[in-house]
Order: sequence, then structure tokens, then C-alpha cells
Amino acid sequence: MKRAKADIPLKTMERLVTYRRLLQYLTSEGRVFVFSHELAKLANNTAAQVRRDLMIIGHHGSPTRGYSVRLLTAHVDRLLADHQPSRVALVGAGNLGRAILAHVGFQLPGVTILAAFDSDEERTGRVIAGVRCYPVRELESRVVELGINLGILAVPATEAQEIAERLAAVGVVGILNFAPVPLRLPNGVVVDEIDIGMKLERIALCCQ
Amino acid sequence: MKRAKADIPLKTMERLVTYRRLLQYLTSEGRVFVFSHELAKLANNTAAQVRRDLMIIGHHGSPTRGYSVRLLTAHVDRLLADHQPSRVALVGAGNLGRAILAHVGFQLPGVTILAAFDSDEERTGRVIAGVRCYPVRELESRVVELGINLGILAVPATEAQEIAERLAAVGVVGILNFAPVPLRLPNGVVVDEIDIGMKLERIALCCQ
DNA sequence: GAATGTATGTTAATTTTGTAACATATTTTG
DNA sequence: CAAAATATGTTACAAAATTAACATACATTC
Repeated sequence: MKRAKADIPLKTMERLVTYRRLLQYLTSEGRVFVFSHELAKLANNTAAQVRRDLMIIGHHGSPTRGYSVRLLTAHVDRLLADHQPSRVALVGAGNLGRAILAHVGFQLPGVTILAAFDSDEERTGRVIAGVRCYPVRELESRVVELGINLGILAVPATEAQEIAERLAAVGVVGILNFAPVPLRLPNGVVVDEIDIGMKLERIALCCQ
Repeated sequence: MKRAKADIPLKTMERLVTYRRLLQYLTSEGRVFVFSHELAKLANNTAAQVRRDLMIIGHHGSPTRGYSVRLLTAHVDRLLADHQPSRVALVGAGNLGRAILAHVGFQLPGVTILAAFDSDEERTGRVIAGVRCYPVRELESRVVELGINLGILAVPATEAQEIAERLAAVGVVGILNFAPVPLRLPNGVVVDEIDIGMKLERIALCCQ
């Protein structure tokens, strides 16, 4: 009896992404088994929560050895990989945009960055971290041509809204926004903000 | 009867940070009043939640005009600003580190970036986006000297753990980590991860 | 081979968070 | 000046998520 993806709470799904990253790390360290309390420590939550999450996805471990890193990785990978791989474009090849390209690399499971765009013609035509940079006036045609469905926004705050609308207009369904402005988009477009300044302020709060 | 900060749920506090950012945006647009359902749309939540949050902090608006942008800004600012301003250091002045410095700027409310560090001597001695870059061997002395209590980690994954420990050892109580590895730190040190790759994967999940 | 200790799998309870509904107040309009 | 419409402030409700607790199973050791 296989549990459908829809039955898994979103919060658990999100933690599964974290667990996968941690399992990669454990694999690279040569670990073979891992206990729930160890995963919990790494993921900044509790052993009970880890066990509960793994129960939800129907994974089983050994009562004395814990979970097999290899088997658990395979299980989580299978769950997270059953959607078609996402095709991503980055808009804004300035400092931040180029840093993101270099930092994220090009081997994220289930995610491929296929194109970059910039309004500055000096930056276009080049290949940055393996990703070709096009002029932003070709945005619509290239997005359609390449089958892009996700966008990363690393443009100035003043341009974010316009670019977001143009992306949404040609079928992009998810946007990761680094510009510190709220985006107003039609329902059905998922927006996630990474507001670094806000993150800093939040940490400052917690540390008081 | 003033409500103490401890009485305000953390989730509400976090949303307050968002509201403040949105209010800045509304101010820049020249808006004088704002309704709960407008704030909700911008913050990606519901009008009921906005009203509830504002009730919790004891803010009052007009039944017909909504909330005064100016008064609400002042109120939220007062709540968020009653802690002493945080003093921040960035470690790792590579592509991402420099992009962060340039992007965040130097006028975050309650947060000041006072120093950057890098192991590459080529990058040290310079001033990047108004922040002086020191060699990483001076990390401990400069952190103490400048009274740093927060750190931003933009170093390679292989170095993150070591740097984090060195920061924690000299009194840093909060770390914003951009390296895609989990940090193991003593209790009392708040760690927040910004894992861009993971964020992308999460969006890819939601957009299926 | 039995007993013990430890970590899992699961259920239950608590806590927290979010949602809905309704009475109140205020402004505007007739 | 009264009435109507609308958005707030609050309380009660519902849902979700986290935490705790406990029984079960497995490996190790005596």
C-alpha cells in the first residue's frame, strides 16, 4: 500500500528536502547508519519529529541500528524525484545573479538552470557557470523555446514586478525572488521570497 | 497596559518583520492608509491573520479607513527596535559574499554590517560596499574588538563548520549560513540556513 | 539461549497556529 | 441628522503540527 504524495503534509515534504541534503552529507562522510536523534540534531528538530516524518512516508529502520543511509536516501529520492524535473531561468546577471549561478552549480536533483537573462548587453552572450546569458528582450521567446517553468529573480527592486509579470505571462509557475519587494501575481503562480535583509533582522530578534 | 515582547508569538514577530518591509514599500508609493486585506495580499496571508497580529501587538486602526501607514510603521518599528542593534560580520568575500554586501546595503534597521573576512589576501584590505575586509586570521581579535554578535557565512562548504566554531567561540550568538552544510554548534547559538538550492527544490515541489 | 538495553513505530495529548464569525465603531450619504 | 455600508476588534472554533509516551522489535552480551 503505497502512500500518495498528496497525503504527505507540506511541512513534512519540506523537511524531506532537508533530510536528503543531510543524507548526502552523511554519505560523503562515509556513514552507513544514522539514528533519528542524529538526523534531528542536524536538521534542528527533534527525534520524534524525524521518526514521525519517516513513518509518514512509510520508511522503516532497524530498532538498534537506526536507518540505513543508503536505503533512506533512495526512498526520499524516489519520493522527491517522481515529479518531472524543473527547468529554471535566472533573470538578472549582476553580482548576486552570477553568485547564485556559481553557488547553486548545475547539479541540483530535479532542477536544471537553463538560461540567464540581463538587460545589460555587456553581460549577454557570455556563459556564466555553464549557463548562457541572453538579452532580456528575448525573455519570452527563450522561455517558451526552452520550456522554462521556474524563474529566479535577481534584478533590482524597481524591475522585479515587471519581469515577474512577463515570466508569468509565458507560463512560468514558480518564482524565487531575491528582490526586496512583494510581487503581485495571479493565483497559481507560487512565489518564494529570499529576503536576506529580513533574514538578518529575524536572527537579530531571536538572539536577543 | 503595554504588552511585553515575550507575549508575542514568534510567528507573529516574524510576520511583523514582513509587515514592516511592506509598510516601507507602501510609504514609498505614497500610500496613507492600508486595509487588512491589502496587507494580507502583499504578505501572502489572510485579512483575519493581519488583524489578529495587529490585535496582538495592540495596534488600532479606523473601521472605515483601515490602518494609518505612518502610525503602524511607527508602532512596528518601536516593537522591533527595542532591542539593541545587532553588529554583524560577514565571512567569505567571494562572489556570493560580495553580492550579499552589495545587495543588503548598509541601512538595515537594527542591523549593521561592520566587517568582512576572507582567507585570500588579495581580497583583504579593500573596502567592499562600505565594509572593510580583513584577513581571516584576524577573525577572533576583530570580532571582539568590534563587538560583533552576528555572523554571515558565505564560505565554501568545507570551511563552514570551522569558521562557525571560531565565531561561536568568541561570543557570536547568531549565524546566517549560506553554505549548504549543516552546522553543529553549542546550544545558545541560533543558526539560520539559506540554502538556495533547497529553496529551488521546494518551489519545484509546490509547482507540480 | 535468555535477558537487557536501546531505538524504532505508533498512538495519544498538548500546544500552537490559523480561520471563521460576529458585534462594534466610524464615515459617508441621502 | 439618521441610516447604511464597510472594516475593524474580539471571541470562539477548527485544524494542524509538535511533543510526549509507550509498546514492540532487534542486537548484543552474559
